[in-house]
Amino acid sequence: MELVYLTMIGHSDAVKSILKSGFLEMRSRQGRRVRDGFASGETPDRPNVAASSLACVGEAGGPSSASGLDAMTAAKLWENPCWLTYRLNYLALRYNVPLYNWVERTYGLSRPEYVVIYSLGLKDGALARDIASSSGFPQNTLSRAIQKLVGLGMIERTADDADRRCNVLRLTKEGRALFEQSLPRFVDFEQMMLEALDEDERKTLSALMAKLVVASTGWPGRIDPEENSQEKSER
Amino acid sequence: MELVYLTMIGHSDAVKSILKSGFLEMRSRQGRRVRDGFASGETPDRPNVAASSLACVGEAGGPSSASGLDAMTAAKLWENPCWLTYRLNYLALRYNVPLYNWVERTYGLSRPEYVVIYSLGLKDGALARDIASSSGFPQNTLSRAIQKLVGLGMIERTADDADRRCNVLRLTKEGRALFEQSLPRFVDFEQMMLEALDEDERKTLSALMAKLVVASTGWPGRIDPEENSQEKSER
DNA sequence: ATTGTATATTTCCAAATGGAACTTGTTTAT
DNA sequence: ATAAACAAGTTCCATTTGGAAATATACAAT
Repeated sequence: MELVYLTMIGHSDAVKSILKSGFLEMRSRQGRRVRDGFASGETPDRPNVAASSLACVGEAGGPSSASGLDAMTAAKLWENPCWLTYRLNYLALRYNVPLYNWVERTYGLSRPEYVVIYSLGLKDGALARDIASSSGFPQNTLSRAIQKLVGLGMIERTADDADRRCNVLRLTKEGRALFEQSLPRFVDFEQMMLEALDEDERKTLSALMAKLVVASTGWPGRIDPEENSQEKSER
Repeated sequence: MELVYLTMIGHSDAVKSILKSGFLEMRSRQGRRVRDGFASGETPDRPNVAASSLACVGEAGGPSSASGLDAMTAAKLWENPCWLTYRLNYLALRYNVPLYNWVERTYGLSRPEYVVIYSLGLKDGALARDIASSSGFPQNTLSRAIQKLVGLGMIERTADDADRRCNVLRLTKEGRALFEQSLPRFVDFEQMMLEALDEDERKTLSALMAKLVVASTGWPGRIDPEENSQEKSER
């Protein structure tokens, strides 16, 4: 997935963690070789597409060459009719991989497990369903994660009297401590990512992404099997 | 994943597509209930963080309420100190899930398999390593995908005489046909996503994301095990 | 030349994944 | 009020995943 598995997508991520650990090895300190990991949401490419998308390709420091990116990654970033979605996935992965890898090493929690923790850190007393819909993980994966976290004493699960099907989830003191201890890593990393932009640019970016998110409620969650009657090898 | 899994989360993906299929069921036609899938790259949250990130929360139509998003997704989108990365993963997943699900149904190809196809569609004659580094999928996963695609006659793999370790990958005629037939779906979906923005906004968004991508070569691919000497339960 | 290190790819295998079926509980419709 | 439909959560199980070791080749250094 991830992902976001990037794919998210995810699905990345993903992407899924989709997209787990060691494939992104930028030894920034030893300063030697850099390998860029990436995952989940690939986007197809071809340098001949509607002007509106191509208008953007290659600009903005789109490093015509030498920039620490290998040729294929550079092509996907700068010569891609789907520039938006590849960049979304690329940036998501550059964030997801190091952080969830750190969570795994530091706390021994998998991605779905940590997602439960921070979802409750944000909104305590939610249901597994809420975490599923906001995270994209399937319910059975979350069910297992929740069982493990209950066993670890990080969360508690109590049946809702109003609707006995529902289990209300809450962080325990230990769970909240983990959340509050780990959160700064995530915030700091994002702030580091944003250092490339000034304050106005950050606000602009936030506003533009918010516009897309708001519009996303109108996007289909599924694409029709084969809506144009081209020859299809299926069926 | 998924996610990017959001993706994956992932799921994406989410998201690894991370983050595969049926959890995103927006019946936009039958017009009834909407469930938003998301995965892979979760980001922790807390409504008290450096001003620079909070400056953006809640603005831009950040739907103070009723907008088709459930409460937890809304909280993650609009009250999240890591607004950037959650939105990245969220948007990546809203793209990855329907499209890779469509690829699966239409061509019977998994995400890594399709990623090989379109990577070569973009840059033919590449190595498995190039696809790995630009996609984030581990090499063994791609190795299996490549084997299957060779068996299907979609790609051909020839040893490089200059360096016998390397296998140069190329699309066959069938592989290229699949690429060219499927590409418009990806392009069209991205264009639909961009309909929320006018031409200037698209260029601005592209430029801002490009800035982040360029800066990303300086981001660490791994976070130090425990750099602050807080009490740690590890070891 | 020869040993040691690095790289491209594949294989192995334990673990995670997720679709589908199942259980339990709630709502809707007749 | 009774049946059908729906929803939350769990369990089953075949498949996929990805870390690690293995293989084969290339390059570097003594």
